[in-house]
Order: sequence, then C-alpha cells, then structure tokens
Amino acid sequence: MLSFVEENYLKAIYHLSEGGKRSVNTNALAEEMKTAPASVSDMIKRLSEKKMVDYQKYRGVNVSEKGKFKALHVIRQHRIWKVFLVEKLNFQWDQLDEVAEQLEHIKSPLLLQRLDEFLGFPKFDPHGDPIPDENGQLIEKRKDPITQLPVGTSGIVVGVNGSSASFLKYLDKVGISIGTRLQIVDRMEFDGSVDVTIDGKKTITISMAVAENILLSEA
Amino acid sequence: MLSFVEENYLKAIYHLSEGGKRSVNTNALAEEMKTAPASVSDMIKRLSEKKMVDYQKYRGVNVSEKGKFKALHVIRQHRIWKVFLVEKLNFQWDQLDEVAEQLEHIKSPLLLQRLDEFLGFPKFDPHGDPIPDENGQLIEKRKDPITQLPVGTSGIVVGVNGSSASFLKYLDKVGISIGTRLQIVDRMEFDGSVDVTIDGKKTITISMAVAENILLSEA
DNA sequence: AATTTTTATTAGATTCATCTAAATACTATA
DNA sequence: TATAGTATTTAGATGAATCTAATAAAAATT
Repeated sequence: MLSFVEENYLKAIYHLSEGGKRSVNTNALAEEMKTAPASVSDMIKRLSEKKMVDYQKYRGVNVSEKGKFKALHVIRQHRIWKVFLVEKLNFQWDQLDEVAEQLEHIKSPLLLQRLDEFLGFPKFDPHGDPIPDENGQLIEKRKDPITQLPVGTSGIVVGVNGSSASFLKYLDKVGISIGTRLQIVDRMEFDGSVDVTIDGKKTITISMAVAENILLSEA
Repeated sequence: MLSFVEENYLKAIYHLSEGGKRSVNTNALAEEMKTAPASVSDMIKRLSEKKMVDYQKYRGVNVSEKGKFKALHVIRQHRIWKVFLVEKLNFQWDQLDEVAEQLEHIKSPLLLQRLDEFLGFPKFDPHGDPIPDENGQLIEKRKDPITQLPVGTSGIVVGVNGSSASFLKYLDKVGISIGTRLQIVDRMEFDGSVDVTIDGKKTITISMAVAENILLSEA
C-alpha cells in the first residue's frame, strides 16, 4: 500500500518521463513536487526498494512496470473525478485540479467502478485527456484536426489547439466543448470551411481556421 | 489546518462525549481509535495546544467550541457523501462507512457546496442521522416511531430500529426507505396496525410491530 | 586535462503519529 | 485510611516525510 505522497511522486515521475519514455532527473522532480532535491533522493530510494521505480544513483529515475501501473491507476481516478466535477457539479476548468488531486487518492475499487458507471464510462476527461482503463491501458486515440478528416467522419472533440479567450468563447457560443460529438457533413473546396453536425442536433458551418484547431477523436 | 488523524480524533471525541455533553476518558478513546492509550495522551496534548479540546491531565477530554465546530464540519461532509453514495451510486448501507471516512477529509468548500446542491440539500443521511448545516447547527429533529404519532401526521422516514435482514427486505419490498414521505391515514384500534400513504402514491397497511420500528420526523 | 559549475547524494535534524515499557495518579475496597 | 487495582501519563524508540548544510559525482568550460 502506497502513501498519498508516494503516489504523487509516482504520478510526477510518470508524467515527466512522458509515460516512461525517458528518465527523470532529480531537480526536475524536485521542482515538480515543490520540494528539495534531497527529499527527492530520499523518496526515490524508498520507491526503489518497493520496486516502483528503476533507479541508479546519479542516473535518473523512471517508473517500473509495477510503478507505471500504479501511476496509471491514480491518473484514472484523477480523470474520472474530473469528469464528475465538471459534468455533475459544474466546476470550471481552473477549479478542477486542486480538488481532483485530493480525490484521486481515495482507496475504494467499488467507488471508482460505480462512479465510472454513473458517468457513463467516459473515455476522456474534461481537458480531452484519455482515461486509462482498469488494466492501465491508455487507448491513445489519434487526435486529428477537422481539416484532416474526410467528409462523413464522426468523432468526439477531445481537445483544441491554442486557447485564446475569444476562440473558447466562440466554441462555447456555438455549443462545442470537450466531449461534444461532431459529424463532418460537408466541406467547401473553395475556402476549406466545413459543415458539422453538433451532437446530432444542429448543423453549423465553421471556417477552416476554426476547423484546423478543433481536434477530433474518431469514435 | 488539521491533519486527517487529528480530524478523526476530534470526531471520535465529539461522538463519545455525545456532542460535548460528558468528558471522554483515555481508554475509551483509545479503543474507539484502535490505538494505544499512550498514543491518545500524545494526541490529546497536541489537540489541546491547538485549542481544539479542553483537557486537564487525568480528568478526561472534551471538544472545545472550536473543536466542536470542526467535528461537526467533518460529520457534515461524512453524511453528505453518504447521501451521494447511496442515492447516486447505489451503495449498500454496509459499504458506506469505509468510503465516507475517506471522503469526509477532502478539503474543498466549493466541492462540498456543489455536492450539497447536487443532492438537493439533504437534511438527513441514509442512516437517518441529521446533517449539520454550514454553521455547525444540528437541527435535532425528534424521531418518533409511527406508533406514537397521531393519525393525520405526515413525515419523513429518518431511521429504523433494529436492522434484521428480513425487516429491511420487507421495507424495501413495500417501497419504504430513508427519506420516504409517509402519511398516517388510519389506525386500527384492535391490533394497532396502521394505514400509511407512501410518497403520496399508494396506501398500505403495516402491522404494529413494523410501525413501532419505523422512525418518522415530522416535516 | 584540469578546473569550474551544476547536479545529486549523504549526514544530521525536525515533526507527526505511532509503539512498548515504566512511572505516576486516581479510585475502590478491605 | 492504607493498599490493591485500574487508568493515565511520561520516557524513549521507530518510521515516514521533510528540511538545511555538507559532500561527492557528473558535465561543461577553459
């Protein structure tokens, strides 16, 4: 059984190593954890003894298979809770992390399972990040801008490029947000503008500039 | 800011003192916390320094005003989460406490407020215990068995006496649970059985044995 | 290649929450 | 009221997570 703190270190190592791809150095981890490098050294040693990380002195650290699984479980909880906070409790994006970082450490498989069910087994969190499944599998869906998908494609909005306030306001106004289902129904050759149906209800036309900044995941 | 453990001690002292009425001795608290009496002495000293409890050596301990407020806040969170678990996630009564005891320590006024709203500002938890308000006020509603209320009375089921599986199953079958609104429409003098209307929909007859074990709060 | 700079680790303390064992205060009984 | 028994507290340790200061290793620079 890992402590809250150990779980947080593991999650940070997972993120900084980009899912285990490259090893993480002590100072980067110290900065991420807002703690002293010496504390990081201590903790890494402990996690290493628990076989949660692969570690050699002065060589950086990375998650082990076991540690990666654990990290993905915490990330799963984090993202599922975020969905709950946004969809059920109307949280704003900037209020999410503080609370989700507490909720992600609740230890109850039953709670997680029921919550997942209650939310309709979401695949993406409100930021468009994929939710790992119970086995730690990250179905890393391709995210494509609308401009690169053929007419007829249907998918879920999983993210946006750029985040100017005016762009987000526009999306909000036309009723597009993370999780919205879009179908591409037509594309005008002369200017690249696209007709999309939003959640199967209304169809609107978006400019190419907008289309290339909305990321869809086919599903 | 109190730690999880400190919050749990405070809650235990609040409960064992019956809301601050009588002082709590070390051994009782040690048993409640499943810890050694010596550890309790240590912790009480710490809580005393933080002015959360009133304490004199060898004289037992009790919550201070500050501590009582804090305890009631934790209890509020505990009970609101329980409502969520039962009403939204279909938890069974016996699965509740383990999870609620984790959730009660989440620190986020916004979360609590939104959750309370999401649940429709419940006044009682699924065990029929009252939920303290934001100011720590416990609207201690009288709980009366149906047998002691006059015909015509309407109220909410806030608890049951005893908890034999067969009794609970019976209640479930006829559609009575915590929160159900009942109106007493008739009482048979010869055997004490009672006709009650359930949620304004259907009327059934319950035996006196059943009636004396269902607790109503007039409202 | 030698030296400086950066990065990482160890050493030694501190705080929290716990423990066991020993000492002390209170309570009840003979 | 002295004593036996129980309840409570102190003393001294331990493990987790942290800190600062000092040391050691690696990397970069001259």
